[in-house]
Amino acid sequence: MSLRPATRRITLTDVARGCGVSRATVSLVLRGSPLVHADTRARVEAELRRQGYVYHRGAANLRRKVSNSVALVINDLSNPFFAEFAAGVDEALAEAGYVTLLGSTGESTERQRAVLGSLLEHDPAGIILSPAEGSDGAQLHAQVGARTPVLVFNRALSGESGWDFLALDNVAGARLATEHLLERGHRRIAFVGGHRDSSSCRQRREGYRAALAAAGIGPEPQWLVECAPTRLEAARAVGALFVRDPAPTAAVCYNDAVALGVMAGLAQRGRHAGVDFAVTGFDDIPEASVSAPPLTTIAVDPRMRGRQAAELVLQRVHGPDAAPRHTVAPIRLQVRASSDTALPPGAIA
Amino acid sequence: MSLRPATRRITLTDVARGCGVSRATVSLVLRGSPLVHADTRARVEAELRRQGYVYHRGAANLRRKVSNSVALVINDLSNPFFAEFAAGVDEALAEAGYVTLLGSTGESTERQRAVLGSLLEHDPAGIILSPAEGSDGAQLHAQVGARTPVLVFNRALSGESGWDFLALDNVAGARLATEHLLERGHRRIAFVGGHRDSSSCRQRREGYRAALAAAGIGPEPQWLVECAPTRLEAARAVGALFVRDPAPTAAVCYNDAVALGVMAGLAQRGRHAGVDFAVTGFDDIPEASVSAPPLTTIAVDPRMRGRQAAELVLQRVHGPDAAPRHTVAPIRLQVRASSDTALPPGAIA
DNA sequence: CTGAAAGCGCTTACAG
DNA sequence: CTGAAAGCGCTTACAG
Repeated sequence: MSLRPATRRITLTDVARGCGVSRATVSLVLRGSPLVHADTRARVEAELRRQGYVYHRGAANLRRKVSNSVALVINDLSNPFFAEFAAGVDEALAEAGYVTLLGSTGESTERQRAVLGSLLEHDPAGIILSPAEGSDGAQLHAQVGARTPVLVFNRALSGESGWDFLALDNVAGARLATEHLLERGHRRIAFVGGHRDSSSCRQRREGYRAALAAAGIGPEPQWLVECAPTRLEAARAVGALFVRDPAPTAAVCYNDAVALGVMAGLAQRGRHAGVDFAVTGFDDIPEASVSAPPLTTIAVDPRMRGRQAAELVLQRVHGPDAAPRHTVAPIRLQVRASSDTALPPGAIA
Repeated sequence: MSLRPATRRITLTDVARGCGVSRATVSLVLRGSPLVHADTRARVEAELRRQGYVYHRGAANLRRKVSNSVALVINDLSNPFFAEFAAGVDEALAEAGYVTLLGSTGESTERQRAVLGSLLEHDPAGIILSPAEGSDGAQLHAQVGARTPVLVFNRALSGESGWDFLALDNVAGARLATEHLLERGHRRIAFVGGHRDSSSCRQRREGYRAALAAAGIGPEPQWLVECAPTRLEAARAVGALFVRDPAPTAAVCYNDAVALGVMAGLAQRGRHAGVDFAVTGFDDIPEASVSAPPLTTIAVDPRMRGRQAAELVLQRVHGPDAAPRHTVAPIRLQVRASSDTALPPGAIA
């Protein structure tokens, strides 16, 4: 807690006294009321500047029983995807006159609980929650209560929370990526990365399977490779693709980190994405456009998702109560060199 | 502003009434005072839980004239370096019982002004400011005033602000990188990237010159290549290194983005970093460890810098007034393959 | 058009 | 050990 009373804060009372009006009048000037005479207004405004008055929004909010903050709880700020998302949220909230209370949880449900508790004490008008892995919807709902609207982003909560949800279209994204590889002539396509029990992994696998099924292909068990969604784990997992002949000629990856790891793992085996193996990612992180080779991926535009999340939660803040809404954000395929293949047609089929 | 009064907020008064004590007693229980009888405490705590009471820290802070928030103003949250920094700040602030008010400026001094104004109204105990390019120290100081301690991070403000400053050790970093190349046998070493008038570029060039000077080398003018600190511009600038014979055999780059661009530019000319040319970067962005080849660079550990920034600003918040402090964060050389060279000794000397 | 008064949710001397 | 009262900085009916 701040001590440092050093120099006393300038308040409405100081300003009122300084130009011989009541606090009420100064307050009306601050809030731009048309009730105040132009001359009075000018005098007050001069005095506000002269004394260097700073509005105390906390006090005003307390009196008015409103809040102009929104809590943003992020599972992994060091992931560029969520950092961009946070930037978009903050941008849109600022435009709407709200301030962002940040909390990062580092994927720990314990820290999430602590962070939420602390942020709730600051009376946020709403909460944007990108949940830590393994978050329990019922527990979170009990903690937050019914007074504060929550928008869940990206990851479905286990159990029921009754909150709005902004999801990426995981199914459509993985389907697009798989269809793209099928169009390039690939028939043996792996799906690499993610944890089977995470909702986003399940959905992406579902899109992958759907695209294969539409092409009359049933995936071989060894085409489904599970691993943590990190570069390092993915690079290690590449070996699993080549244990049996015929091996896959392409891989749909859970996300860009996995795809980059897969490309590195391929290189260690003398293979090259975009040349003798095709790879796609998911997210379109900044790095995807400049990797070697550049990565074909599913672009989700995290900054726009952030803006969208801000708008959705503010609608709830201002709007009427209604049934929870499930919004699916658009995605698009970004084609780059990693899915090029220079194999002779025979080699692929 | 939030409307949505829906369900009334539970206050101290409700809890006090609910268990037949005064508000003062409930307040004492909340703050863990030893004055309250154990039985009373138990009764009050049960009632707090029963009613689902949520502490209103804003009201408490108003009354106590303290603040438990710190404003974090970031120039570019979509840069992983700053995102990591923000994560570190938030982590350390949360541990210290503070909440982070986030503002991102997107490198716009106008937005920075607006963002700061809005955050100041929330009475932050301190401010951590990673300034937008071209920020004017005097203007910022006038806006913030003397009541709120500010820690400036990463980029010196033009003019004088009288604020604490946490800087990366640019001079030492560039010196380390240059010495590393000298040890590898290189004598003709370029410095690529950055704008001459930016303070960080000046400092990095200074470290580069110092290392060369200590080895008895005066850099040729054409070894100093200026360009925007982006991958694309750096790739374009590579040609300038080879206009005259003998050309440099190595380059110290302004940052990792430049270094990655230089490596791409070299590849376009049939040269290869780590094989027939040595390259170093600065920052150790996540990509540096997985580029082809992996990049030798100066690691600055942005998350630790964030923690450090949080500690510095909290010291100011709690501590006595004192002269502004200039802290230089440690850096370290991270050696990877991009600075390997397989040239025969003759080719280098 | 302006001012006196009450009150937002909390804390903290001060009595008892 | 507990309660009544004042006050943090603001806003908003309500009189005038």
